[in-house]
Amino acid sequence: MKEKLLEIFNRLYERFGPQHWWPAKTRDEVVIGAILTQNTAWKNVENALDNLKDNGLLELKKLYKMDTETIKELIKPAGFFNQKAEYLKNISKFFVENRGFEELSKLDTKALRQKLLNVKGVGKETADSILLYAFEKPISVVDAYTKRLVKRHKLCECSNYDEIQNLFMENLPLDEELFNEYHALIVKLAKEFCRKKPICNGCPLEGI
DNA sequence: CACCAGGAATGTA
DNA sequence: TACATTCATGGT
Repeated sequence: MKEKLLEIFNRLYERFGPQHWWPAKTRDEVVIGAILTQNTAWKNVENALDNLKDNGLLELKKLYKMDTETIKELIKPAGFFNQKAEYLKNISKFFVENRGFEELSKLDTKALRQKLLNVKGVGKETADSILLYAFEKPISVVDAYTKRLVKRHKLCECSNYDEIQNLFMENLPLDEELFNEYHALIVKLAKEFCRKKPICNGCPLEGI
């Protein structure tokens, strides 16, 4: 299995090259984007992020102080704006009350993950995305594409989040850069190929 | 027109 | 524990 997961990674990396995720300048932007992209096309998230940036709100501290109604209007392009505005308030409050990234980085990954999960609006995938791309912790992010990949290539019988995450983390070196690229490459693969059919013309994973 | 996109919370059995 | 429903905009 170790060889299999590495072969998949190598093929994706050879085809697409490094993805340099997360597509954001600041860690605040990673966190905000992680909330906004929940079940939403990234293009729509970009529009919402631009709106926030134009109003100087692409910072957790600023969002913490801004009224929810204003946030709703600005993030509308990302959909689910009623709940996402509330979630952004929750996560920004969390970072302000915990003195930001520096202090939170002192916690071990497991404890930090649990604290993130306690924030209403942060589920497992969002928490792990923040841990990997904002805190640079070596952790596997499992999204719908990852589940589909595992199922199609029969990497294991499982379908729930924890089992698939363990599959990757127990069979790969715990390297932050590896998990960073692996998740980004799976998303890249999904966008380029295999959205509807298991086998697509030119798919880099043919034969695996 | 239907369907989906870098999910999570809530309710039901 | 395992599903079903709800949330909402914008592209295909």
